[in-house]
Amino acid sequence: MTTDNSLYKILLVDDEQDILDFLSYNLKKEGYQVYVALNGRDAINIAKKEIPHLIVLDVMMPEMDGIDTCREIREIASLKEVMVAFLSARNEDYSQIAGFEVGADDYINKPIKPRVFVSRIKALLRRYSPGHQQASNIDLGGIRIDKEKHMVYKLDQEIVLPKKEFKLLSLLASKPGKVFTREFILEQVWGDEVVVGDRTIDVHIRKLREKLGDDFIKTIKGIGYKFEF
Amino acid sequence: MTTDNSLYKILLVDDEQDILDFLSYNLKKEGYQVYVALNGRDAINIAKKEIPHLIVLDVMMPEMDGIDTCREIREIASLKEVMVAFLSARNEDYSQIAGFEVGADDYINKPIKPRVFVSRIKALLRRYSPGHQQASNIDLGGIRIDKEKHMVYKLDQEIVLPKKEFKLLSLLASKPGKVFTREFILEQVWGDEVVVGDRTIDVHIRKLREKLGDDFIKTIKGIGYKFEF
DNA sequence: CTAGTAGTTACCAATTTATTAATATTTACT
DNA sequence: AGTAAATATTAATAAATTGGTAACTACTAG
Repeated sequence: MTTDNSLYKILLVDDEQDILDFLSYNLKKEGYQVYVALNGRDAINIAKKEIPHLIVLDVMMPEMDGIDTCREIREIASLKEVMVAFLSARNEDYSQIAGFEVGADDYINKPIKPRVFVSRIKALLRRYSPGHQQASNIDLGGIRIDKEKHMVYKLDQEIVLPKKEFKLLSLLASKPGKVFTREFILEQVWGDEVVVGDRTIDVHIRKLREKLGDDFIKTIKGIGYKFEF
Repeated sequence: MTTDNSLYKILLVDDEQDILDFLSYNLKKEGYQVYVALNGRDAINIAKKEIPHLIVLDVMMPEMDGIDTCREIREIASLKEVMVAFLSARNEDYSQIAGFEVGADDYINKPIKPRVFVSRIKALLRRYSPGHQQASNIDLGGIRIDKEKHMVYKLDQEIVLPKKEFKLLSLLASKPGKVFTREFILEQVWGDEVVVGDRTIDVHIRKLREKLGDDFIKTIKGIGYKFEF
């Protein structure tokens, strides 16, 4: 085994104890840390406490269904980044659409075959594992960005950047010279969900310029920003 | 429906059948011709045969990932002009670093919302329609226009142009020799909504001539202007 | 010549971005 | 869990740039 599955926490949510036992058994066999909940309410409480890497939600549950549960999960800040996969009976087209609408990362159909289920879970969690992605660092005129270490170096001097600033710089530096529109920046760095004002970008740009020097990020008025060296 | 979506072929590539089904369903509902592939190898074969207008590639795929697939696609002559959009999971920050380098046209984040996804696809394909706007650069006698970098070069000398001037120059240079009527210029550069006086064009032309030299833009009295070298 | 069209200049208005400080939110730590 | 520190966002204002117009001049075709 190349990756240590015990690093990952998975929360299973289904109103049928049998299903929970079955899925839980298969995942534990692979070494994952498994939590279970019989309803949405419990699920949310456990999730808030454990911050699992992945939550597997049955769509069809009494009282609070999977969709509602997911919606609520997405509103909890600490769970924004958690992956959610839905379980549903085959071909419930509608629920599928509603599921993605609410921010689902995957959709698994019942009946579940253990082999398929486990490999799907693996695929989802692979997105977390840092080793999988080749450490694509950027190295340009005096500035080096090490994505894996989440570090920026300017002439051997280490610069620590907060999350958003790092993300913004990474984006701009991903194609030096290319002008990124404000719209595109918002979408890529902040995401569709969050709506932030236009000045927010400016302030972050300013902070970057403060730390890197004024010459790296250029403003193209009316269009956006670009990284240059 | 104003445009006939059935004119467009879209190839979807993802290793997860459910995602394919889901995306496919939503695009077909809009009338597009949809092809799907479960891996990069198949994708390339289908692409070679069908020459789709747009290829949507999941970044994270076993064996051959989206980046590699795109790189290979870009090396096939008949697929050089095809648009490529990447799909990436929430947490894979900036595989973009590699994505733009291999020539991505867009970058769509998972989780996917159908509404957003479809409108994004539409926006991408819209770029195709008007004469298939040659991606970015125009290169002519001593003047080079790089749309992506929003830059103009005259004999290696960089010239920075404001938005409107850049737009105007781009238009004129898009077909050297062709005379653009004032009416047409207004429509393209300023849009239907805004009404501006007649002198406005002149002033902008003047500013361009000031920066580029007087020899590039010629006046055709009573008609309009043309770019020549 | 002369009427219509384009060029020029200077100036003002509108738009866009920068900056700073205040506020909110998240994170880290005890 | 509670709190301090760090980070993110907004708001308000300043600064800079850009866009547009007016008024005038210069051309050019008939």
